[in-house]
Amino acid sequence: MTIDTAAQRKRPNSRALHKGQQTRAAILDAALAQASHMGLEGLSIGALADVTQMSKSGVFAHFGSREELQIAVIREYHARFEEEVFFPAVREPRGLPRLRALFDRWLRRVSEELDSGCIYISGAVEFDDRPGQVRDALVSMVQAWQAALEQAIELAISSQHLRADTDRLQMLFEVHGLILSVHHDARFLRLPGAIERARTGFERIVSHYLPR
Amino acid sequence: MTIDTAAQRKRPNSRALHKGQQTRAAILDAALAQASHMGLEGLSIGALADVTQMSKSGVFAHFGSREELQIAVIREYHARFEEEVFFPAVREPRGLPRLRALFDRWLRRVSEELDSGCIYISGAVEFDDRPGQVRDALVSMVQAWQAALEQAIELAISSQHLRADTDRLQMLFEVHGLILSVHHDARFLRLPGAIERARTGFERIVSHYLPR
DNA sequence: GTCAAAATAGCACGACCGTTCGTACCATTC
DNA sequence: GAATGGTACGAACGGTCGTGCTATTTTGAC
Repeated sequence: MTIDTAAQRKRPNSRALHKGQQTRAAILDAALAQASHMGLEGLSIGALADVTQMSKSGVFAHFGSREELQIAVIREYHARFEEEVFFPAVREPRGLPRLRALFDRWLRRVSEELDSGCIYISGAVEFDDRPGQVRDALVSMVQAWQAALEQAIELAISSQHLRADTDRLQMLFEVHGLILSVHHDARFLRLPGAIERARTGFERIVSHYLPR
Repeated sequence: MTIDTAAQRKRPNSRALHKGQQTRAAILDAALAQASHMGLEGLSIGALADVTQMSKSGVFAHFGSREELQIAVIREYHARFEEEVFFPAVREPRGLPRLRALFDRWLRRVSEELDSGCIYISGAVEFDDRPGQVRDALVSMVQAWQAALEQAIELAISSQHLRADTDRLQMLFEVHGLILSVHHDARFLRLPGAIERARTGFERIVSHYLPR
């Protein structure tokens, strides 16, 4: 993980945020909200201009192209995901506590923020068949997150919280399935109790890999 | 399950398929292919006209609106899903064999047909936030499928293939997660071995609910 | 072969899309 | 006060979209 988006935006010696970067951030904020509802393909510069009370060309100038805007949104989402899920969780002691924290925050992010669907999940479906830079950016972000999870599992194994013969990728696969299932049931079907089911499933998976 | 799409297309006493219904079927076929690639929102009457070598208005006339076209596609997908997944599986003996067959065919459908992504899954993401008739149709189809699965689990319980205290919805939730995870890993990340992992996960879930 | 009905084409519309371009405003610096 | 560079605007372009009309062609029953 850890990328360069939000930090070191431009000149290092310009202390305050220049005007342009302020509005860029505001646009990005609105874009993130829009993409959460309509998907990355639903991003529209015109609609963004309405929300931010700017002209279309004013919005456009900040990104240079729609594709760049989409990529900027992905990067921004990644930064926030790190901030809300990854960084707080890695402060937990390594091993099972950290793994639990990662899952718990991930679960919250996907389910509780009703107004904001997960861009990783919607993006994965939108761009599974559509090559291009947007897809590439999306893939690399998701891979980074999965690698982080895999490493957390690895640490839980080496800390002897999980069995030595634990299949890390298999465990990751199943846990990821729980998250996707929550997203599906809670957001699409509007079924209650999805979060609770995900927690139950997680505990069942963990218990399967617990040392004997 | 079981709906009215393909059967009883129009007048009951007109034996052969009229010309219009033939071309309607051809359009629907192309539409299904297009929706599998680009999603239901990616359906475009113009593009459909190109593929079928018709005029836009010619295509349009068969459905009356884009929304109706999308709904027709959903119904057609449902019919095929029934044909390829549900009906063959219910010929298996009730209980675990039937449940296994359902999962197996479902898994194949989602993963092996590389050219044709699952419209239920992509549709769920596209329309989780977008109210309307398309969403309603999609929800009711998915609910029908989930109800069928739930009933298969129920039968496995009453056949004493699974424990009496098996939480049907919990099992369904977890199994569904495996399918979604396959769709994600195989189609989006292009990871190998996803199908195998889904099978492994399924066996573990089943074994958890096996009678002692 | 005739004829009504069904099926399809042709054309135009208004709306929205991303994008380009010239220009005006407004700090800051010289 | 003049010059400069970042920022945003407004108008317009070419394109695609779904949709509504009106012809024209094709079909199928008699």
